[in-house]
Amino acid sequence: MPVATQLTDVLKTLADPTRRAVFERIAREGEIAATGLVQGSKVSQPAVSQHLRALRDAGLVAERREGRHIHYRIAPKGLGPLIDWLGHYETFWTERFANLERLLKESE
Amino acid sequence: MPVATQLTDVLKTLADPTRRAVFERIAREGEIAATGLVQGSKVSQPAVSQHLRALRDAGLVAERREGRHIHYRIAPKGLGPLIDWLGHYETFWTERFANLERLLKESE
DNA sequence: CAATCATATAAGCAATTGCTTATATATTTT
DNA sequence: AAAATATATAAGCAATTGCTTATATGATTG
Repeated sequence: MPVATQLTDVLKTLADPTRRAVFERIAREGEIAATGLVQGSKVSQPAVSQHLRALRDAGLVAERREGRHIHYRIAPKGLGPLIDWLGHYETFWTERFANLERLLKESE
Repeated sequence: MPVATQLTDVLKTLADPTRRAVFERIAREGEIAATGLVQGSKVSQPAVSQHLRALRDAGLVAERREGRHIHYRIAPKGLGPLIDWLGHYETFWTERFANLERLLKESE
């Protein structure tokens, strides 16, 4: 998949506040099953399921099946295209701005 | 405006490939008038104008009028909400990942 | 196997988006 | 002031999005 397409997918996926809230909650919890995410959510179970699919398709979360539960966790590499892209604009910020692109590669 | 709303606006604005291409072109050129952006664009003048409005509303570009031309340039601070938000996930990458949030504030 | 629990998919719908063509508003030039 | 140039706005439209309810699939339990 082209890099620009991946970036578009990541941006589109995170742009929706409800979906981003799901992502943030997974990040806070470390690992959480879909059921847990539905509880305390403003939207229905299918809506959460659809958001999880979008997050997975964008490479932003990974899942681990345990019996009938599916536990979700953040997939840090999914943010890669975004970090890379922002890296192109780091000079707009400051010379002391870390080279995100390099750090990303080192952390693999 | 709430922080989450600003972030949503920035993400939504950058998520569209055509609009992001406009942003990237402005960044490459340093400063460029709307006319210049329309030339070599796949979309019409009104479409470019609408994208420029969206970018301005999101705080991602600034403009400078010179006669009947309006010159656009990147507004680095517009990326702030995105940098801040990503900063919350830096620990997912590496401890050596720079503290983007702090650097952002220092660069003001 | 039947009932239950967890998650996913289908279908439909209102709202939003990004584009187009047509037209309006500035600003400059002649 | 009239014509030309640069940009913005209006209106309309097809495509996409995010949600809902209803139903299907998967996995466990009794």
